[in-house]
Amino acid sequence: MAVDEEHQMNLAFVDTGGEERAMAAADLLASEGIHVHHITRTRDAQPMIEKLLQMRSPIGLDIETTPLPAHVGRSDAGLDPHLSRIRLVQFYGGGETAYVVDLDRIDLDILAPLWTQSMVAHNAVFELKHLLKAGAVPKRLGCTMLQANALQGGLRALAEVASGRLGWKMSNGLETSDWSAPELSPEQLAYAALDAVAAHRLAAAQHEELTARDLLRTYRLMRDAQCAVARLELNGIYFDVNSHAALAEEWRTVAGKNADELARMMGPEVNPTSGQQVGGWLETNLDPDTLAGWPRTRTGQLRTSGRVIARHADHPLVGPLLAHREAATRLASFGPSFVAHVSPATGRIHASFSLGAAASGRMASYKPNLQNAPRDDAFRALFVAPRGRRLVVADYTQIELRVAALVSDDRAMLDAYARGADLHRLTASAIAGTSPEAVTSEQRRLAKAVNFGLLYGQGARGLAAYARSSYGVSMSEAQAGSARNAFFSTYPELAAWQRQTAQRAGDEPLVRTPAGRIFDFRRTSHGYSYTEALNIPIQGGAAEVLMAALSLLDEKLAGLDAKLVNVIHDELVLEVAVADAERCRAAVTETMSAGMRAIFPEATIDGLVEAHVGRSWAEAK
DNA sequence: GGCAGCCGCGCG
DNA sequence: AAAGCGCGCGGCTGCC
Repeated sequence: MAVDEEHQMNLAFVDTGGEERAMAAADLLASEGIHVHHITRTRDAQPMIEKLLQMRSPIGLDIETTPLPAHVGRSDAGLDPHLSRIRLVQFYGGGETAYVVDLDRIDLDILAPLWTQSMVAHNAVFELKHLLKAGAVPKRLGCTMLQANALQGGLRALAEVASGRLGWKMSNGLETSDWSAPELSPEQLAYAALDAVAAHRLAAAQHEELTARDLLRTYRLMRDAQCAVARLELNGIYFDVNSHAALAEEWRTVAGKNADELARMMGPEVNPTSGQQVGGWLETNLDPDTLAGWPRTRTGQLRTSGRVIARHADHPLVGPLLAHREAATRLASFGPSFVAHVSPATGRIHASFSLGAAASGRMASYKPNLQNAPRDDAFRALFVAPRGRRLVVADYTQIELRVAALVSDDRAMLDAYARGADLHRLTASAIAGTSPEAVTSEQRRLAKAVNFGLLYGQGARGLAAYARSSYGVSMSEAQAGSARNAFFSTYPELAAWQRQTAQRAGDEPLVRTPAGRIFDFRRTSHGYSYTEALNIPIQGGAAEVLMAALSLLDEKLAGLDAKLVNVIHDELVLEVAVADAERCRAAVTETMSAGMRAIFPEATIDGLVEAHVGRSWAEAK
């Protein structure tokens, strides 16, 4: 569909090919022997419904939307169910007729009998959102974009997938045409119908390959999470705009003050937000000895990251530079541009969440990204529950370490979780050679770095650097090496799994996640990577656990006044009526545990999920 | 003015 | 032999 297509282009990794070679939709339909039936009278809808109810294969579905009058000028309004309405609903279930239902003339409710039928759309979360908003509840909706994602990675536009699999050269020239026009042109109707036909055809072809390559489970995990994602995006998250303005003003003040200070020290011509210019200034003003050891970027300029700069705490430039950097970053990423995402229709932030966005199968969030909100309480407190409501924040504890324990079947790790022991403490005691009880908090902090780093193939040098920069723990390379040895002799099955995974991925250049997602190194620009081979199955397994939980969420929340408002990889945030808060906390905990068990039936559930109730994201953490 | 690559940085 | 991973998004820069 039109607006939908535009949306996908933001996500598509590869362009869809030359427009000049595209075929008109009507010609493509004609060559397939399909004609378009434009349904404009209720008495014509009934026979259509009866025909479609007889279809055995999934019905291809698509919609066209148009901005509501109040939001016509707003770009992308047609993508947003709160700012637009559905004009057309297209169906194709096989045979010679594709149906285009005109909602200017037909009530959507008339289509109600269809929504129990198996259907498929491309980027179906889009259709789902609009239909749910309009009061229709499709019960069995598949997605050809997610099928393609399971098969080949990426989130590709319909035209690209259809080009690759059907050899169709679909045009997207009408995507921006006026879908509110009283009389739609035959070209518009053909264009609209074609996407439903393409979805229908693609679904069958891709289903076959998913089965052949044992990827059905991977696809179905995403498919079954679609409903939760659609509701998550529709719900949006409440955001305290007034307090945000005050916080942004503080950032502005700090950034300005430090910019002045820097101008005095470096000269007003040096832009402190330009790495090139700051690097150039350092190059001419630092002594040669300091410069000799200073790290450089790939392009040869001095590295000016906070990490590197912070090493020279004695230099007068460092304080103002870091302070400016922090305030300026906050302001740029989480200031006016962030609050601009508050919807004029709902007063809430409706970010987008893409299933299958990361190579591991993790979700990603954008416009805005709600998965990288600063952890400052001052910022997270802006995500506050409206009056009479609370937030429930629930997260998996150490999910990736648990997944690593399960996929490698590591005795010591699994025993630790079964006993409810603290794995960071256990690692710390192994490194320090003391009893777990004797571990200091400093040693435990270091062990955390060791656990996460070594899990993904970090070497001694990397570990030493990581411990210093991220945990403030100073460690020589030799010490890092012995920490490594202690780690792997404590967790020998994990070590064996790493060797085995690396070796197998060397032989056949792919790895698979616990639920079967394939990551093929031949599809990357860089080819085989040891660290990726170790990371993808673990990160992917954790993502699969979360998706399994999402697919169960709706039914577990039944009867509660609760809604999902954010998902951050291993954490769910829900907004709930005060009276239901405790029940919601219990339901979410149970749902997330069930998600874990869906992927790892043998997993220990004790201590797996932590959930808190509070007035804001900061308070409920 | 739009676009892509680079760097830096926020999160898990 | 050695190798932490995954994202989105901002500003700067060079290019068209």
